Amino acid sequence: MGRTANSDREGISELTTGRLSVYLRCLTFLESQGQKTVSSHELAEKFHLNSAQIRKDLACFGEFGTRGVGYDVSRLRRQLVETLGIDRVRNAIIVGAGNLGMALADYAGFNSNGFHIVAMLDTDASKTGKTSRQGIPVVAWERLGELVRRNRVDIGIIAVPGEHAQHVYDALADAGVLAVLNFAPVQIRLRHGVKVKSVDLRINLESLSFHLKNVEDGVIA
Amino acid sequence: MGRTANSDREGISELTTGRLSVYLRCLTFLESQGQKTVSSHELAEKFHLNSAQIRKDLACFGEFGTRGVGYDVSRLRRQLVETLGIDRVRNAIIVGAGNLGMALADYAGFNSNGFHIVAMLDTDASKTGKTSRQGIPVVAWERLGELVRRNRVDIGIIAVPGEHAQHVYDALADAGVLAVLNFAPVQIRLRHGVKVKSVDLRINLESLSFHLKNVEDGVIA
DNA sequence: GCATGTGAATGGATTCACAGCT
DNA sequence: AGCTGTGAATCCATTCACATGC
Repeated sequence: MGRTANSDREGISELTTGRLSVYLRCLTFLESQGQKTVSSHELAEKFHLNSAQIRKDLACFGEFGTRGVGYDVSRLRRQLVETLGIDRVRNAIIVGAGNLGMALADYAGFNSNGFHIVAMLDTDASKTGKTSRQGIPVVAWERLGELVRRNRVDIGIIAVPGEHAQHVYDALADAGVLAVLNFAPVQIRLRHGVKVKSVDLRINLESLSFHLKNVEDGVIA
Repeated sequence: MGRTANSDREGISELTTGRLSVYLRCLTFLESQGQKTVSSHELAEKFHLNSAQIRKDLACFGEFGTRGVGYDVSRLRRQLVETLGIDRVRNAIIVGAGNLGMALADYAGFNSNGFHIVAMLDTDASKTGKTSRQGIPVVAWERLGELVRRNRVDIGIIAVPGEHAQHVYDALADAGVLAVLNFAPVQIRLRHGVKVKSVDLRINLESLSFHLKNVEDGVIA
């Protein structure tokens, strides 16, 4: 079934949206360089992708290209910004003000272009009242509900040890958060309507280890 | 083509090895609980997976199960540890001693069960000589080659801003590092024999944003 | 002519369903 | 009977190839 503009948006895979993010970044760069127009082939070369895939990805949301010419850089960029829903600022909170939480709070990509970290939450009273280097405050865990309501927070970021992750997720869901980025290495039991995306740092290291082992064993040239 | 034990290891996808890591974690837990045996159905329930997939994943490396019974928890765990190549310690260095580098250096999953962070490297002289809270030292960038040689480092972790990532990758490759975990949001131009795995934190947030937008627009219930 | 947009073909990964072992 | 291991079937993503339009 051919996918037409604006229909069937839920059928779009995460693989596709991930690539849209990558294209967006590239277009932002090209725009800053003053480039007016770009073809799917040109984009395909920059990443190691197939040009047809790029065209298909972009065609999901309408026809933005001009045959014989390519895509208008600025227009396509604006379109992707809108498609990804980052044409307005989304507020997020981080749960866990340990090393990882602190690092994420000050991570440039989390505090620009559509995202804003409102605060970190922690149960450790010795941490509350302090701020990250960039000035993101650490707030008592009990204030979760209030914070979410007052700041229209719709993203929660879990940066606590694995054993507390499920509890934090449930509390975030209760507070009204609709999307969660989970850094704890556990499988979260989902609530209806509260999306989770997990980033498992350890798995990536183990994957490299697997590769190294194969190199050492001579399985790979 | 049916895959048989120990043959064709390079043909195993990252999706599979990622799941192996997840199984391993589960088995470690089950072993600590004293459970002796586990079936593919039981594992399938814990994560939201299909039991046939689990059996297929495990069968890539040999026949570890017993028909009518299931898998021996301890034996399978040891097998996965060996398969993933974490039955010995791999040394890693982190390039970039900013917020992210510091957080990763002290991240529990990076300093246990097969991995050891030797040091962080940074060009900023005001950072060198210091250590993370857990005591991982920050060392001058110029000492890269020496450090890699002396400590048999085979994993490099890139935690520098995007504009320096390619340069860092090339330097790591020159120094003899064989596998790189990249946190910079850029497409790395690969060198032969030096594997990269990229973790793009920003893309994950944008993916959640896309989901939120669709919820708001009523595309999803 | 040139590059998009898209059906058709391919290639992989997942799931089904059952033969085979304990 | 129960559960693994696996060919066959299905599903999904990627790539090809070309009709379409600038």
